[in-house]
Amino acid sequence: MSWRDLMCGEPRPSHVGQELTLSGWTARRRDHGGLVFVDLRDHTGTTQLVINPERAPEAAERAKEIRNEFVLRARGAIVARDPETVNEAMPTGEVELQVDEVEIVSRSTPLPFQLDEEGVDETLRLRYRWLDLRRPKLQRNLRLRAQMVGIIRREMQEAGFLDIQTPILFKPTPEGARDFVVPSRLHNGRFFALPQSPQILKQLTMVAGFDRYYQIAVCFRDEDLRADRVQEITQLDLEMSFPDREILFELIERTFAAIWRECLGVEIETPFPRMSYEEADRRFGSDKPDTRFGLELEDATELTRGSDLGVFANAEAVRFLRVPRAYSRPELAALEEVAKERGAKGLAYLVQDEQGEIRSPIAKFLSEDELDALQIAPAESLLFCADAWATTSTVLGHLRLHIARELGLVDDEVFTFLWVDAFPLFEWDEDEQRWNAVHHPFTRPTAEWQERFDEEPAAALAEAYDLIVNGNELGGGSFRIHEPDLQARVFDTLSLSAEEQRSKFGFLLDALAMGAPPHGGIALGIDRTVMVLAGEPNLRDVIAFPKNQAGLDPMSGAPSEVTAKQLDELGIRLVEPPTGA
RNA sequence: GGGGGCGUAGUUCAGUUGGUUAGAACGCCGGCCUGUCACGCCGGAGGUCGCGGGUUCGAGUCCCGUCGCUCCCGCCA
Repeated sequence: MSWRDLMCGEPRPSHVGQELTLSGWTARRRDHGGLVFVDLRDHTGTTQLVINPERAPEAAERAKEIRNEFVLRARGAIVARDPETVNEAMPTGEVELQVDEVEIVSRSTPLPFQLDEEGVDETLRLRYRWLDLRRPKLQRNLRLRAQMVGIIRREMQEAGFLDIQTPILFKPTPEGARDFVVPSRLHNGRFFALPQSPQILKQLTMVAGFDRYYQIAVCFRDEDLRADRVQEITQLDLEMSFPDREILFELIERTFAAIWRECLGVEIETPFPRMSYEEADRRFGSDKPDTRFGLELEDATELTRGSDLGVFANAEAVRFLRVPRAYSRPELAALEEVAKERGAKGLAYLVQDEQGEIRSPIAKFLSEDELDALQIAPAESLLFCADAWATTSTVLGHLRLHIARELGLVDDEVFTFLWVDAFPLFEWDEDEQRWNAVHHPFTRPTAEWQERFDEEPAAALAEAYDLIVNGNELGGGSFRIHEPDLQARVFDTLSLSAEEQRSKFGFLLDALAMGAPPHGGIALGIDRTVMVLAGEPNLRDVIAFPKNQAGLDPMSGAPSEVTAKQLDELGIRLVEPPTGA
């Protein structure tokens, strides 16, 4: 008999009478002593097998041995169920396979956890990932991911983008994230790094005349992990020569519209709205605002400039959230905790209850005019943060998200995409006492800043943009510097010495000096996008074989020790014996 | 590097004020059962209460330390 004539999710009344074979995993066995029922599962679904000892005595004998997750091959006839035994909860519930022969193809030891069990410890799940991945949710997530990558490749190809693979072993870049470092046997004492991004290489494909490049690229960053952050990420990396923002944005919008349409059956509106960094920060206290709801930040800095309340009068910024709810004192205390986690010194409030009564520790410091200007309504709370502007953004931006979730203002069925642009070019690094690139050092200043960005680094704007959906940053990009002298000036501003520029980026400067076309592009996180697409809060649940939060693989035990011989060949001596092995 | 939470059977959890032999469900093993679909019924096995120390007549429970996992802050050009 063949392995399978139908998938387990496929049998329907139209198949009744057909003799065929199904293969799959045992989701459940119900042994009635005589009759035995087996739910046979593959990724398409489940079909009930009925094994009747009168019809198939040999199969019935064998069926006693069947346990969960045994792999079976069953042959028989698809039959209609009696009306009273139809299972309406199953797509295949009107029929079943009346078994003539059953073969136990593979057995399973007792399972470390049941597949239908919720809340199983993640380490255990990762250790037995091959089992965990059989769960319908993870099957769906990874299939969604593959479907999405397929759509991306199709759209890229149709738009004339060329898939070019760039090396995994490349040059360490001490700026930015920590590198994963790879020793070299042929060149002891020298090291490769795994790429944090193919950024420079893709720019070189532009200099090489490839015009439109893309790659589904794996990128590595040796930083601490989070629920939404892993050390090896996959991104759609693309670049175009003679770039045009409208063409680029339109391509990305078309691609994402296709993904949402084909994967979720959801029509998303294009073009996506655009917003400057300044506006996003001012209205939402974030450079990746969730625009599914309002609850925007308001500014009372000028209003309270002459206030009797010192912290208000003297703060660089006084901003507040207007929440349509008269918060109680314990609720306000809880919100203050949230604010303090993000660096607020406290959370001042002004609450007006349903009767119009004002409750506030600061009201007595405010004049009638000041109170009137705030226009507080009944059953409303104003939550204030008075601090440096950046702190008020962080605090109120996070408080806004917290409150929106609490009050149920967030609609999970809605997807609001957004371009944020006009980012600052540089940011001041307090620790290092120098300027850092906000995006990366190859980002070009906007046209109006090209002449004088180095005179006023704090104010200079970048030709950069991020793609946001529902408050998640899917990725970002920029138009790059293609002029060697402009690139050198940016490096100068970043306090890179001439020698460092040469040793680290000499090859890039050389390339830019040999006929580099204007170019720009974008990098978008594949893992992040699947997360949003699948409504999945944990990045590890959209990755087939992820590491845990400590960056270890509970399944294989990686990273692991290497032999003394390997170390010897690499010219490496350990300072201390390995820990935790 | 820092903070929060968790750690009891294979799994998910309960475990009172510190008090007899640490329980339940699922899973596992054995038996019964011909229309179940989370099948049902009867019986059974299974525990270094993460680890170490302390307090106590007595510790799963209280204290100290430590390890692991997880969430967050830092970090992530």
